[in-house]
Amino acid sequence: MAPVGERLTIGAVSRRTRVNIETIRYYERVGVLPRPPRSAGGYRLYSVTDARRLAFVRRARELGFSLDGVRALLSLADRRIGSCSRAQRMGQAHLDETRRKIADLRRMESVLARLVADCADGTLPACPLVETLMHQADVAIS
Amino acid sequence: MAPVGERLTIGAVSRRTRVNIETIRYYERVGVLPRPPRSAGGYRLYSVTDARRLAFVRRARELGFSLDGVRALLSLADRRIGSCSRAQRMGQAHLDETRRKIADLRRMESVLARLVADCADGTLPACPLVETLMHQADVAIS
DNA sequence: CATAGGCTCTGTAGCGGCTACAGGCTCAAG
DNA sequence: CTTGAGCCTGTAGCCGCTACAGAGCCTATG
Repeated sequence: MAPVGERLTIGAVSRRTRVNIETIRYYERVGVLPRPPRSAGGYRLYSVTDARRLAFVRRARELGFSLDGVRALLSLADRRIGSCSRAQRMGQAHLDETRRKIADLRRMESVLARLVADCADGTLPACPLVETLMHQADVAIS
Repeated sequence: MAPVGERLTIGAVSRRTRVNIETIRYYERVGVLPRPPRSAGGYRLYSVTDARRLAFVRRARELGFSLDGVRALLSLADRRIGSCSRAQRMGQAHLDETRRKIADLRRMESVLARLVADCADGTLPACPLVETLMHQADVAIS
């Protein structure tokens, strides 16, 4: 059985969560993680709960939430009551944003694919990619 | 007929290209655009060619090329000889990168969509979005 | 007990790609 | 000549890290 109140150094937390040590300290600086207690020599000492919180942050970041979004989600997770509909709204907004990004990238993709294919064709007098960028009207987003 | 050697202020170029004035000056600072000649009072005076170059930059940026990529494309466009296969390689690499980003975003999208839908369901005891972030194994990219 | 060397500490600066000032100068219209 | 729009430089900020430098801590070995 694990000892009660197990304390982890920042390196141990980093290995557990696969979050860079520098990033962990950065999260503390910008208020995403609380300041942990310190050893006599000044080392940060994390609890397993802290490590879980960091894993939460990592997963939210992997889903593309901004650090502001992560902060908001964390505070919802803390005062758990009534949090679900708010979390849902945040998730939906982020989902919409993600879909917009996908749509933008797809427009870029199709233009690029055409240009590259035209280049590969090799029968045109000038480079289609360069020519398009030189002379064509707006080509993608906005 | 337009006068030979027409000179445009930075504001005129900005309106033509829909590139922010500050951004134009930034591009000059980082070597994406050449330093234009100046009026007696120190105003930048651009040629129509300069404006076209800037439009080129804008379109390449809209396609997602980095400023380094833009610099490379510009130099290919300048010494036009033999540029096409190089431009094509750059375009292909960027296309690959764009497709990777799309794939990443799609993974995020599907996870998010599921979480949000579970929230909307409303029959689960705890908030599925929060619970997933709290406890689940890795969820998306990397 | 000393030392090596791995870990951690703080603070600062850099990345990309802008954007936003402040505080001053120029230029064209009336 | 005055007004006011436009332009100038230089600096600092945004996000989310990442990468140092130069110091101190902690433990395993000889």
